[in-house]
Amino acid sequence: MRADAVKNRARILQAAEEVFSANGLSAPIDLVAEQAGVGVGTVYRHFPTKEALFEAIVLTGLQELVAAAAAPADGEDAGDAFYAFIRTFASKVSIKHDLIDALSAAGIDIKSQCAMTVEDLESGVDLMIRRAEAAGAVRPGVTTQEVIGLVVGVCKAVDMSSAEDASRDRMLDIVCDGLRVPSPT
Amino acid sequence: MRADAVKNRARILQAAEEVFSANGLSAPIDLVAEQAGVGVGTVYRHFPTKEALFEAIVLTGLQELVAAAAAPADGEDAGDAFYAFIRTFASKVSIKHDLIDALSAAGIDIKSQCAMTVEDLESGVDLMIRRAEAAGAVRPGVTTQEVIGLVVGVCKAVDMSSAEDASRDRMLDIVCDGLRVPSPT
DNA sequence: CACTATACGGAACGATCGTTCCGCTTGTCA
DNA sequence: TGACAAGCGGAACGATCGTTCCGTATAGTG
Repeated sequence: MRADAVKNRARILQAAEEVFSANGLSAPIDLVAEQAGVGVGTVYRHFPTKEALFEAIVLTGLQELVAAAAAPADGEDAGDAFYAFIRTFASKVSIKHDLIDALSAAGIDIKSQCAMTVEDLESGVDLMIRRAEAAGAVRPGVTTQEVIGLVVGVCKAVDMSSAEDASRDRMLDIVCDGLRVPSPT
Repeated sequence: MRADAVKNRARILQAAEEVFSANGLSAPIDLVAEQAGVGVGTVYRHFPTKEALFEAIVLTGLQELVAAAAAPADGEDAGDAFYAFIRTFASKVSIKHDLIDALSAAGIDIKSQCAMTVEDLESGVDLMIRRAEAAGAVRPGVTTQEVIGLVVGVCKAVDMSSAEDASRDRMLDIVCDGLRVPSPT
């Protein structure tokens, strides 16, 4: 692979991340090419389809989340780790707006590579939930899909109503408090 | 207005509701025309733009929600009324998928007529929250945007991950429990 | 320095979709 | 029933966007 090709690939990836975050996943490829300072043909040389480019971007975002889910490590209280992860999760999703759509559609049309990473994320989150559950910090019976759905839902709502981060944090407080208490039925 | 014109207008409205609910707001007008059994020109004769058609549909949905918010009426406990409304709200939003997008975008690009109805909805919800708050059934300081955001967020998450209604109900349980307790800070 | 495979740029193509236009059909009323 | 206005159907237009193609430029090599 030629030196300029390597450089261009990196610039395209970064440009795509910026453009998709700012304008959503439906932003035209031409915009990505312009932002990267290359021609459209060059974008398609590196990523044969728009979806491939999209996947490349989303994949790194997902991997960061997987790392965050696996990070809690040594000695930290299972409940604290879980609720801290929810905050990390939400802030990462809020920064990378394109992740919202990707996670919203989890299970529908995610492609090969992404599917594996989504599974990694789900199993990581599941482990955290089970530990927190065992520690009595989370109501019993909560599923991974519910937690991810709640966090993504809040982020999506904040994103689309152009509310501030403070509003998102208050919504997360409410969700977290709801997760803590046992169902009062 | 000619008799067949009246009939066609009604058929277009119903077809549009079905098509937009099934395929999202970005469904082509041609599909609406086909479903209604008329030509595209006829659709545009009745609704000069796609957005006008969209507004006509969404408006009725919003009005139903406003009615539901105003319904609690006599003697019912303020907290019960509020939490019952959340359920009603969510089920209406889930049935009319197009409402999700409309409510998600509340405050961004809603047009004249809709804006008024959205305001009606917000003030209705706000009243319920204040009453429930006074009755000690809701944590103090919750805003209307937060409540609407949480409910819409849950519906959106359920909608996009093609989860079942049971999942939505469990998420709503969590949210409602979170709204009930005072913030434990 | 010359030569070639690699990579680039961007015009052009085809598909999709909102919207317009006009010739034809059909209610309505005398 | 006849004639006119109101309404209809659907082909066609223009804009947008993903994708392809090919003539040109350039990095790497001897």
